[in-house]
Amino acid sequence: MTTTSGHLPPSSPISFESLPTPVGRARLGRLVTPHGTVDTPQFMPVGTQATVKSLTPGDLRAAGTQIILGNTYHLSLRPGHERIARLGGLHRFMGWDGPILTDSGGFQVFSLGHLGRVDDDGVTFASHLDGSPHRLTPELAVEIQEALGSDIAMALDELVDPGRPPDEVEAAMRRTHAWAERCLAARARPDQALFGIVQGGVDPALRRESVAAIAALPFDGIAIGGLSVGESKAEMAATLDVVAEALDGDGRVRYLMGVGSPADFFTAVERGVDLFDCVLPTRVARNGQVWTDAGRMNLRNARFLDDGGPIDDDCACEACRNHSRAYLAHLFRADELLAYRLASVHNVTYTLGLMRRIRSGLADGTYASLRDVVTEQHRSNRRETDKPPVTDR
RNA sequence: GGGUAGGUUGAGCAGGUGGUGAGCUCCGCUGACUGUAGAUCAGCCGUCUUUCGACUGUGGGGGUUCGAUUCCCUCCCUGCCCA
Repeated sequence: MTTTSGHLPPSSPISFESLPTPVGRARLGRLVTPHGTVDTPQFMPVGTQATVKSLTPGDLRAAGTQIILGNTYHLSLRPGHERIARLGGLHRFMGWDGPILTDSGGFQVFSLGHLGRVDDDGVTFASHLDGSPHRLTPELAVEIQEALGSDIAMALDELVDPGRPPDEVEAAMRRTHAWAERCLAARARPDQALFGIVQGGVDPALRRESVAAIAALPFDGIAIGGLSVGESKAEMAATLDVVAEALDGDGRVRYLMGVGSPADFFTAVERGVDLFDCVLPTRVARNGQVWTDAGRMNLRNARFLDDGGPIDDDCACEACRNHSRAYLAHLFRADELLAYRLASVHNVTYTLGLMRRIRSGLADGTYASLRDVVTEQHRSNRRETDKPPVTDR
């Protein structure tokens, strides 16, 4: 059995082994963390505030969840990472004993940009809760994540819209590199892994430079950031090609942050991505949209009011086993809380089931047909050209 | 029976004391959502029209007037008070 492991720091609290497959750069792997093992490619449901919205840890287990994501920024503001530490850490606090990866707050630099100010030392935010000022630096991001006790922490990074002027994209990338080194220097917990994040927008030269800088550091894993933030599908694929090529021979686990949609999984898996996280499955579920191999459907649409069938005939989740589309359509119209939970149960089950089918497809050669069926039905309703570049922040 | 307050586009309202009433919130219809300030947001929501725009609509009927949602008469309906 050939593995591509290596490059991991000798004292890494995680281990990762992977096998190449016949499909592009896709690989099958196994990530072992202090709280459990993760089969890759794998998807992490997002639980920003110590909860995957509307789902219990039991729901997550039933859906096949192996690892979830929590958030430094939100949890440090409320309830506070010191409090979570006093209460036994994030796993115990939220009742999830499986692996947890925490995001560093870097994305909030981007999404809450107008509430904050970035300088070389760190970020100053106005809290979205009460407007009070808060400071986040690479050292603080590590300190907070160590207090939370996640299995995997993320380095603090800065991402900008790829449509910004090149000098801004480059400046954010250089800041990310400097912060990466400071995060590594600030680590104090040997039982927590730390991933570095590659930036550089959609510029191939900057991406290569960023991969070189981040991959040279003793991180336990490599994340690809700054994508799925407004660039086209073609730009995302091309950028993933550049990153994969530059990472060739690096055996560490690779995590594409903020992706995605069913179609995007295939694009990224074929380019060597092992881990994903995204709010999409749970967010669209709360807004009435559920996914199946036949595509997307909005259960708020009138045509489902008399539809007595399940969301998905092929799904064994609680929603599909026990309830009809008509029932869900009713619950959404009546603003009943169960609608959010059942739709989320289904979408997480579908997404994790899709990842499982991707893994088995890679193993038994049926990957291509799976990709063709799913991507055909899950093409974005929006044409590429409909999405204008974001120019303000 | 007497008095009083009302009757506005599916619902609930706003407005309008003689000079072009389509404004709001629900409901309804559709779309969006990618490291979660999101159980959110956007568009549409009288008729015709792709749009521009045109037309209709203030309980019914009648009257005054160049012109009535507004003033007058009458009828109908609803709430409340008194008999």
